[in-house]
Amino acid sequence: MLDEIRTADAQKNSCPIRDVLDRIGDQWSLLVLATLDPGVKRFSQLEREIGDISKQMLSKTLRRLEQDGFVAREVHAEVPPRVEYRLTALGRSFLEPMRGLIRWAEANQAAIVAARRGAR
Amino acid sequence: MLDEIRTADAQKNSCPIRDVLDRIGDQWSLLVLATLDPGVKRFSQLEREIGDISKQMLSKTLRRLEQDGFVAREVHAEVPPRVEYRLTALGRSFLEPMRGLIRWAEANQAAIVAARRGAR
DNA sequence: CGATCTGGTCTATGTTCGAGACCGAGGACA
DNA sequence: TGTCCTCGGTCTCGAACATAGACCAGATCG
Repeated sequence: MLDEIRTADAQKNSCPIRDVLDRIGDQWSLLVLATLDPGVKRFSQLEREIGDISKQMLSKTLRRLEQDGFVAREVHAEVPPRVEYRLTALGRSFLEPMRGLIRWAEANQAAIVAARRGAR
Repeated sequence: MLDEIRTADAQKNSCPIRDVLDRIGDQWSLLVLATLDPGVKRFSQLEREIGDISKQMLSKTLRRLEQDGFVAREVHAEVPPRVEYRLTALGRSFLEPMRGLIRWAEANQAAIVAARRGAR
């Protein structure tokens, strides 16, 4: 299965994993998805909860996640404006396998830190 | 579990997931790990198989993966030089939860592409 | 002597990112 | 009437980072 990542035609196009991970593997996407997991959130709420993300990147990240069908965006025509974001079914289903990775990260962070410390 | 990603102290430090994903979630790390999955590989072999990675990034990525204990590097003092890379136990164990994500990517790429096409 | 091999590094150029200024519509306040 | 505030962004600027490609060392082959 892993070999699909590295086959010849995997380069550039039509490799699902590279494609998906290029969207998801950036600094912020996963964080935004996880923050949306509990439920609907507004823009500024995401900004506050994530804390160290810039408006620009939050905006860009949300836009891409929306484009790829992970989140839904709902604008309420009020003043001041209110924009709500929520996970789609696709977004929620994505977090499922992610939990396995998160469990691994929790279990193995110590080992990584140790390796990092050990390798001088 | 996901909430660990977004708790207050998750910001900046001591969040295993953010920490791990910062190493792994870049453009190349996962790709290198997957390419090393079948067994030992030399530098130029990785370069060829991945195809669109630059020497510089391959070098840098390998160095970081080595530092974090995912891969082992073995230099043979010959001319021309021969340097071999292989997964460590940690590296191999990491690919385990990754397979879940890869399966998801394969199963859902169509949906993503559709969403991307649909959202104009 | 000159070419060739490997595993990188160096440099010049282009892309991306974060910080923070700015914006527009309407309501609250004076 | 005028001024300020809110929210969800966008714009600009300088800094950081990625890419392509030239270059290197040191032994061996012809």
